[in-house]
Amino acid sequence: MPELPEVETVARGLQQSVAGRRVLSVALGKTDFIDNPAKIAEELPGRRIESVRRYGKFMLLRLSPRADEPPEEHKPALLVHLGMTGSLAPAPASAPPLKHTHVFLALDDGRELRYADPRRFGRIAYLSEADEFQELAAFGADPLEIGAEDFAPLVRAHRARIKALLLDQGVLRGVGNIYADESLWRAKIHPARLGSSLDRSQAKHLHAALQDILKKAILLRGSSVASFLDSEGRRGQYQQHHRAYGREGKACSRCRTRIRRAIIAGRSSYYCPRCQRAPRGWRAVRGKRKTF
DNA sequence: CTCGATCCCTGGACGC
DNA sequence: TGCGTCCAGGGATCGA
Repeated sequence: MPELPEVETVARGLQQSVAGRRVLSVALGKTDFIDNPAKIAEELPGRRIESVRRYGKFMLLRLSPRADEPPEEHKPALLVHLGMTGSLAPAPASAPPLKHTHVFLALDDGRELRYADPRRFGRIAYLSEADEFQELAAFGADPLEIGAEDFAPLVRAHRARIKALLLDQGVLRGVGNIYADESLWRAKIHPARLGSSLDRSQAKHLHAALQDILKKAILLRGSSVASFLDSEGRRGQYQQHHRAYGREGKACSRCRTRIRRAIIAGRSSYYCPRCQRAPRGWRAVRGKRKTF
């Protein structure tokens, strides 16, 4: 499940492997996850992919102006969200595509940039500069860029559960379920705590934990749970460092208490019931399934 | 403002 | 071997 570190890994890989290439043609399969498929097919051919950058859990492929457009004014972008199961990677045009490949961008070097997504929870959109400005404005701070001095007041300003805040892309862009749980475990904060209930020191700890964990995960090319592979088809390694996520019933590596799972903010949340003290009055709605 | 519920979608795990 | 069911969860949406 691609979150910030996984998307960063893919974006860096594509920056190396496809930046500078020109798109020759577009072929589409199922398009129900594409904003305006006809526009993609019409606008992309002839444009060069100038760069590939991450924005939250999105990738932005910066596109060159076409020959008939004024060079300075027109810098559109292809927005790509991998959803839960998306992958974006180049392949030789002759290679058999993965199942569920729905977008083929023929490149000027004989390869294709292909988007595959079995569940089609992803999203692809062609954005003019104005569209892009509007789209991106809806998102919160990048968790790696925000400083502790801004992070603490930000989370303390909301009454929502801290887990919900971390997952809210309008507050912070790029954090998903895995890294939210891992950060909360590291900072010893229960996921059901309200943001406004954290004191400055706890908020500061959470900020440090979040940044450390995201940076380490990027170094290890993300977490491969389910089927995440980067743009070179490699698995990430950070899943080997998970302390909470996916570890229901296993010993907390700090205190040996069994990690618990509960549904918080609508998501499976893993935490240590001893290290991460539940807020007063909170009663775990235990996740069903497997007693383990 | 914040919440939970529901939907989207397919593959994989699991129980029988 | 197969079949049904549950579950994964990012995001949109809707009603409470």
